[in-house]
Amino acid sequence: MATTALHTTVLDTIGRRITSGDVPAGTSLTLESIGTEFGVSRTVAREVMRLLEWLGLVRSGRRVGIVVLGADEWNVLDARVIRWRLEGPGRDAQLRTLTELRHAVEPLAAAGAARNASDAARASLVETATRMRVLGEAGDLEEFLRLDIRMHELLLRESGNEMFGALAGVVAAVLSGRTHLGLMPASPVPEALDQHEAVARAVADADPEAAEAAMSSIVGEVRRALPADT
Amino acid sequence: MATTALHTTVLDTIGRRITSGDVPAGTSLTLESIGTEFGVSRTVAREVMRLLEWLGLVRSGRRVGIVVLGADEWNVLDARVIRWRLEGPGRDAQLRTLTELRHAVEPLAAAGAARNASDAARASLVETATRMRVLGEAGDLEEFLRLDIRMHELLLRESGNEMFGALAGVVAAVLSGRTHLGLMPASPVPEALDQHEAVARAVADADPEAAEAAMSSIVGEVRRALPADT
DNA sequence: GCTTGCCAATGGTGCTATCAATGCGTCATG
DNA sequence: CATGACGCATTGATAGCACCATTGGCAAGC
Repeated sequence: MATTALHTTVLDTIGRRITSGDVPAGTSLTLESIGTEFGVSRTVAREVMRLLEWLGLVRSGRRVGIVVLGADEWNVLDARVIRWRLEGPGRDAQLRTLTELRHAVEPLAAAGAARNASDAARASLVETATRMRVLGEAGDLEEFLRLDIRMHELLLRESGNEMFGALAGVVAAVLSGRTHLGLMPASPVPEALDQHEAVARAVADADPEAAEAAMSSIVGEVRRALPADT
Repeated sequence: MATTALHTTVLDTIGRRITSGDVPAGTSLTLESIGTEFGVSRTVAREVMRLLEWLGLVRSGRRVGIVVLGADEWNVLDARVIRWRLEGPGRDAQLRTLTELRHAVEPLAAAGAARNASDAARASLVETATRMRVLGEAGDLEEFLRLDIRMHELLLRESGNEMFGALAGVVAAVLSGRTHLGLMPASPVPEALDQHEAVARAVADADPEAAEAAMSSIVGEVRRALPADT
């Protein structure tokens, strides 16, 4: 975002290569090769490597070059890494682990929102849920997704816990990945719409238990709908 | 870690300044000023700024310089940011939100570990729990902390979900912060020791429900022991 | 007085050149 | 065959340059 287009291009390309397994762990690169391949100076290549190093994808050392690290060293909670991995192979496993994370976090966040959300947020949640029903029944998946993301993000950010709020990007990536990878039914199941409305109502009524239960049921359903978790 | 000492020094100093509120949002810096203050070249200052930008602490723009961002833009889940904030004012609020996150994640992770942990890990958990009792009753807080971290880290990493594993650093930072900030009793309460043993046993017995319940009770107790959450 | 548009100062962006530091491979030597 | 010293490749760090987007002020016109 804030970083320039130049950096992001190189970063995304190399990041995708590594996370996809295209460039396996142990491979070693040099600043020179990156520079020539992308037509950038060593300065830019170096800064990109710094970022990748920070993301745990590579380690750089003198004389050794830049060596690619294994998946267990990656900063898997990073939104960029998640996006890359959702685009590559292994996206099913990725969706499973992320959904499990949602299962842990979102119910508590919903309960928090029921306690702490601003009046404006509560109203916005109710409105979003009703519009979701309309669009869902109309089968407008793209717009539905936008609202879905908005709703979950609102709940996380208004939960009163910034740590939950910080996961909004992750949840957005998952939701977006789910529809864009064709894992959504042509039109959302009625139960999901009911539950979203239930969450919104519970938050509006300042009823933490009901909000937690409804959200838990939403994520639980998503989890069951995923490919079998071997 | 992997980044050099030079970078880390500058990064830590500026990071602490910003997260502590010492340098308020809206302040603008220049590469020049940072370079001269720390006696580093503009290149290094630039790379540090790239990192800080990525962490959401600053945004850099042409002509504008580098402007400090507000707390709502920070990457609060980042281990570095967490460490900085635990050292500064507002550590109580920080501990509260982090504990709530633990409350969401750790019980599920324990259940996962009961399903997926390797035999070696199960054995190691049981051994760690028993040694924790010994050291806890002896009042060796420092060594107790080491084992405590080890146990929680094992559970998270063996949960079968790398997302939980990625939070091990966060949990370690919290545990470490809790004892080093003097929020621990001189010797751990017996209930905590019991519950840790209960988790270890449940994982060893491959009993997810028991593991989840015991872990939930551990974190729940920690939560109650915190300063009132206004 | 207020708006519109232009201009110059500012400070990050990206490049090149250069030297220092440092590990890895190699080769000579015992 | 083992061991140690040397050379070389490659990152780390600095300096200085050209470039240009942004901003704030200034001036002209309505």
